[in-house]
Amino acid sequence: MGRRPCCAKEGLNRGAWSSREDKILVNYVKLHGEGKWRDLPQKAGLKRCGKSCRLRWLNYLRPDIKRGNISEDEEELIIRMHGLLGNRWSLIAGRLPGRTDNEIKNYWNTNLSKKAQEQKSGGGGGDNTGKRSSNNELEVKESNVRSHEVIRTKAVRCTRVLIPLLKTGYENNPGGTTAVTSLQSSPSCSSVRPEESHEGSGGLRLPQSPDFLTEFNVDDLLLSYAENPEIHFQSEQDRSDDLDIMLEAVEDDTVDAKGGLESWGTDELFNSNGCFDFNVLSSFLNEDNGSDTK
DNA sequence: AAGTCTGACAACCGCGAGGAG
DNA sequence: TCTCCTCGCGGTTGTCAGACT
Repeated sequence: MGRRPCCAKEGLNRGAWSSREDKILVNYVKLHGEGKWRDLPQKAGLKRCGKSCRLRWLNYLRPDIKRGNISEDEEELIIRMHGLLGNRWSLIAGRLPGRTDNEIKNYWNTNLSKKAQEQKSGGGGGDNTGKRSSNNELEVKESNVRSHEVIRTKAVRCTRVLIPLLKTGYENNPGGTTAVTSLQSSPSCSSVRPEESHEGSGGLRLPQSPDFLTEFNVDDLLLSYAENPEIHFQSEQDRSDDLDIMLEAVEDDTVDAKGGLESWGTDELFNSNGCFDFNVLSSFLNEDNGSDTK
């Protein structure tokens, strides 16, 4: 059976949106909320495909959209994330508040990919009329990024892994809470319910309930790590090795194939200081890799 | 001044994942 | 369990403005 077209193409407006259409869409979404995009055009009185409405809203009309110049910090983060994740624009965008995947994708394609290409070919020379920082500045930044390029043409989804928090994990920690340093800047990590969390100077802390089933997202873990590359590792080599292992595991979907980290308890995942131990996790992935890869 | 080229970004398209029935 | 539908994603194309010849 063929795919049903997302909408009848006849009689629909295409191309650039008029301000009147924008206003209608904004008003409708304000009134009824997002979702039900297929029905939206008809109900709102727009001669547009639902998909087009969704895209227009998400990429342009949302109130929290940040438009205009991408800062150097943002650029640096994009480069680093792209090095880790490849063309997974939505994930990268998730780390840049107010930025859309489309915007980042465009920015990469028009500005950064070229620079990265030059970097790769060892050139870097020539007179690149980048509108922002100079080439040299970018070179310095990119030299801090892993040289291991992971560019995928198609995104590989990372599944969530469930890590049951065993009672012993709490008992081992007299403070009653367990620091998870490497997750501290992971806004989308669902391991802590806001009402149960205890934010302290040591970073994000897990809830007190021993029965709480926490959910780690491998992507979040990676991204948090990418944002805090200095944590937990004695040397740059350690850091680089472990990250390679982690990335390989995610790429191979071995985390998923093995049923994730479901069998793990906090006593194994956290070190003696109660900190989340990335080394332990990566060694798990390493074992997994050895037995399960292609 | 007119034509062409190029860069930037908005919009479109097809596909796959996941959920509902 | 299966089918169908919706949504979200990433790749690609279209359009426009500014630079260049």
